[in-house]
Amino acid sequence: MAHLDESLLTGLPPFSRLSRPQIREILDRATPHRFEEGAPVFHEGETAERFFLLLDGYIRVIRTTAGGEQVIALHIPPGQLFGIAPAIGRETYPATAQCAAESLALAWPVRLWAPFSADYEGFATESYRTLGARLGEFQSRVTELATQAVEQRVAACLLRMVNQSGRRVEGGIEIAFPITRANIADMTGATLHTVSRLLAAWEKEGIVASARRRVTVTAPHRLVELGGGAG
Amino acid sequence: MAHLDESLLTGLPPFSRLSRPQIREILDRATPHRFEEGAPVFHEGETAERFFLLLDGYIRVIRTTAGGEQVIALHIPPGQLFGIAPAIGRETYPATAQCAAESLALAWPVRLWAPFSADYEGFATESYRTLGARLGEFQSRVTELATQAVEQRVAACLLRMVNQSGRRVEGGIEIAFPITRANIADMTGATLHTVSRLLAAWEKEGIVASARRRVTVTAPHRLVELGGGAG
DNA sequence: CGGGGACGTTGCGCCTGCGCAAACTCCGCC
DNA sequence: GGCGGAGTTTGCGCAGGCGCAACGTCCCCG
Repeated sequence: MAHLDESLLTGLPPFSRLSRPQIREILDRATPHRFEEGAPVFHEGETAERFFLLLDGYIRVIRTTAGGEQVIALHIPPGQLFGIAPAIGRETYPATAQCAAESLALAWPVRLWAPFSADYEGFATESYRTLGARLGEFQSRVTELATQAVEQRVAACLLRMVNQSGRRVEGGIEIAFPITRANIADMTGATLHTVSRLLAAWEKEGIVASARRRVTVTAPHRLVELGGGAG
Repeated sequence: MAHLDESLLTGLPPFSRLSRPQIREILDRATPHRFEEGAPVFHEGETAERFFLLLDGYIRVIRTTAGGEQVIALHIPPGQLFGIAPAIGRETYPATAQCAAESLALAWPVRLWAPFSADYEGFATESYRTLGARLGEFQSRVTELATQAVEQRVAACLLRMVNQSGRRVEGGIEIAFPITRANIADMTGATLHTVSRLLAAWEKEGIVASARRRVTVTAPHRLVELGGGAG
């Protein structure tokens, strides 16, 4: 197995207060995994055997309804823990995780969660902070879905992704992972047709620029005006 | 100040593994509060100075949008902690808490959160389990709001409240706190008009029975059939 | 016991955005 | 270089449910 370099974890919030030897210990117990775009990491309802840290790439967290429709719950950017069922006293994963782009993650068996929390200063605190942020995001999305029109929801959705996973490029900020109209529809509870029309209209107005599976926001403030109260 | 009886906390999940003297310690540091129906406990954005345990009554957790509309995020039944911003590393409350019925709560200063977690076995675990349950509920609601029609959402909403806060009465299960059509509308992202029409129709079919601010579900299975995949 | 306010009901018209269908474009692979 | 599939665009028609408004009813409080 490859020897993992300590610099991988240094500076990441859950590990930022740890000493080098502590990070070494943690890395020595980790199993690295590489996933292709579209590959599932785990499925909703499965027994949670591992928790993960995303080193590179993007994870899409998905829930599937009884009717077969799917909803994208959130996207996880590099540096965050995911699949942290043990943190909330669950024994199964509450949703499906799938790679939005080719990804690299470290995995640990769930039984290490308790010792990690106990032994490593800041690990638990930061994990719960992440959890809190996700809770807040869901709350915002519930609010949006309940009160706002489709156009505003799509605007808010783009803003959220740009804020969380934006990459500066010339002419604007690009969402750093491949994303289709259908994906945006799954996030906002709209149809891909409506999303397509909205993006086309915004492109005409110079607010966004989009290519196949790529979206760049060129005038974020315009989206904010449209009612997208950032996430 | 009234002397609080230890039986108040015995058996509640966060305290179930504690000894009598430990419960005594915890109670001695608590401040009891009584709230009228409709009274606010804290407001969104306020600095979180206390966390609470609801002994009796019901709390409505509300978010208000920029446009002045409000959305009911969740209802908290007796026995649960709330206002637990410190648990997720927040310094302000993420939403407003208001009493859905006359309520009785204990409060502790947030600085006690860390020592409680460290000193009292099971306190942290159970709190995070509660948090996990709420996260899961939000996730379900996002899914519902994104994929289901108004009728199904209202059905799911009623089922959820009946499951979490139902009280057996003759002829069915009653939601244990006062609830108006407008409240249900705020939870489901519908208008009170639509909710009123739906309830009237269901009442004709014998699925629910409703009076002023009271809703009783008489045929839960019919609601499930309507597409309310319980929460 | 009477008044006022909160809560609930109902009707009607309109608009947003979904459903469906068909065609187009681009990318990757053979 | 050609083929196939994924992703995207566009048009058209329809309907669910919102917006508005007015009325009805019950409860609480003085």
